[in-house]
Amino acid sequence: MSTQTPSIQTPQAIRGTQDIFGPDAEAFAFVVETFERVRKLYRFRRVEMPVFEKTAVFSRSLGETTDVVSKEMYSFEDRGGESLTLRPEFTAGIARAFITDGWQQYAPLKVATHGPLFRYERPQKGRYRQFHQLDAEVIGAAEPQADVELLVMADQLLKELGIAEGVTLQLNTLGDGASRDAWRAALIDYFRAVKGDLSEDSQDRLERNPLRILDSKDPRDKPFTADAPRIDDYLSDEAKDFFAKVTGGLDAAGVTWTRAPALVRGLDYYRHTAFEFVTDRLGAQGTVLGGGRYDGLMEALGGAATPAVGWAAGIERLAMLVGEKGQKFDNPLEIVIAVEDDAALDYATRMLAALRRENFVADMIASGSPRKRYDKAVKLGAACLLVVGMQEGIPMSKLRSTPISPLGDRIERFMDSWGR
RNA sequence: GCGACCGUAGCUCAGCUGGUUAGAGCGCCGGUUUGUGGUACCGGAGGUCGGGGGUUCGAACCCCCUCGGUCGCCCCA
Repeated sequence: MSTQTPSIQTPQAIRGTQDIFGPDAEAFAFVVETFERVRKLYRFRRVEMPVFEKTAVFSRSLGETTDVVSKEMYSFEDRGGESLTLRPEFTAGIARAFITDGWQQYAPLKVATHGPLFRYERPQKGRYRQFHQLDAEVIGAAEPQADVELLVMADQLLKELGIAEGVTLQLNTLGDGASRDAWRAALIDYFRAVKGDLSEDSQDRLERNPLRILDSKDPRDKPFTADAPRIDDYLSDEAKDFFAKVTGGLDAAGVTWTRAPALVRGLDYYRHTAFEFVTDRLGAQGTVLGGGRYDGLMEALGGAATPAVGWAAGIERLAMLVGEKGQKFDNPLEIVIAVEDDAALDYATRMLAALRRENFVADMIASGSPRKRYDKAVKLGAACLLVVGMQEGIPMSKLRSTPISPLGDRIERFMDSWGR
């Protein structure tokens, strides 16, 4: 079988990339197809975005100090000396397009897309360097109804994928800019007082990203996180009202949710609503879909202030949950032709083409030892087996098994028109 | 970036305290049988034991480095 040239060594795949095949590939396709179907129900318009952008698109919108920008981006110079970056997320590029392509005229604009993203991270379960996401955004809508619509769509997507069980919607609000800043300051004061007793990670977070201390997994931090200042005490009346309308809308639409006061977003541009659909079935990578409102992003990119909400979902993680359900995606072989004599090959080829033109899922076995072709054909597990051979110098086909209708009827009709 | 475990045939794995030419099942290829819903038997191809270096009379096995995988931490979908 393998006659490799010893002097040439095959390059290996890049770490953290995947060659998706078989049931995994089918589950992946199922996730994308379901997303496409649901997105149309909600009238989200499909967009295709470039895989790379000028580096500034991401560094300005995500924040220079975030881990994603400072150490996880695939950035490089092109031949003109321009710094480019493979997209680590969708939102920044879509925001850029909204500004540079005049999409303001369509506001409020509902868009959806999906495709590969790149992050230089250590691969682990459900995390890759080239990974794939579904993405949905509503741009130019300040109303909480936009948040609600996005969440209801996400909820329906998970249900139609058949994986909603065991997945919970965790919901929080970060308040408006002023609320968020006040809360953040209070958290810093509170944790600074006990800094020495916090984990090393959290001591570090205190300066960089104090909100993150709240969902620290380190047991040393737990005693302090419980009594930490809560966002609710810092929300403006407007922010409270906004959040109440979001939760009210979810209740009206029949979407169950859980308040998660410690849920924060990693990226700087988030305001108000933050949410994650979380499962306990994927180990450490439990977030299956996440997002929130990012009213501050457009200005960070030099555009007019524009409210927006969005979410993204990891296709690999969704596909893993789908795969766990044991769903079968292979399209079953309806008819297989076993060619037991090479003299009848053209006859069989003509027949196979005719079958496929009649929309049969068909295949043919015509290689290897003629005597073993029948067994090979049987092993393919087709509903129907057709043996082709020579009889007195004339190619002949014999139907070896006829399945029950309606497939059997279709095959019978085909055989009659073929002339048996 | 940090930590733990793991890399033997296409796949799943065995290989004793380091000891001749590294094995099995499945799969693949061929032959015989059977002559019709996955038969049985026989034979065959296929392995730089992830890669490199070291220790040793001798390394798949011990040590170091490296590449990859898996699962955590960080971060994040």
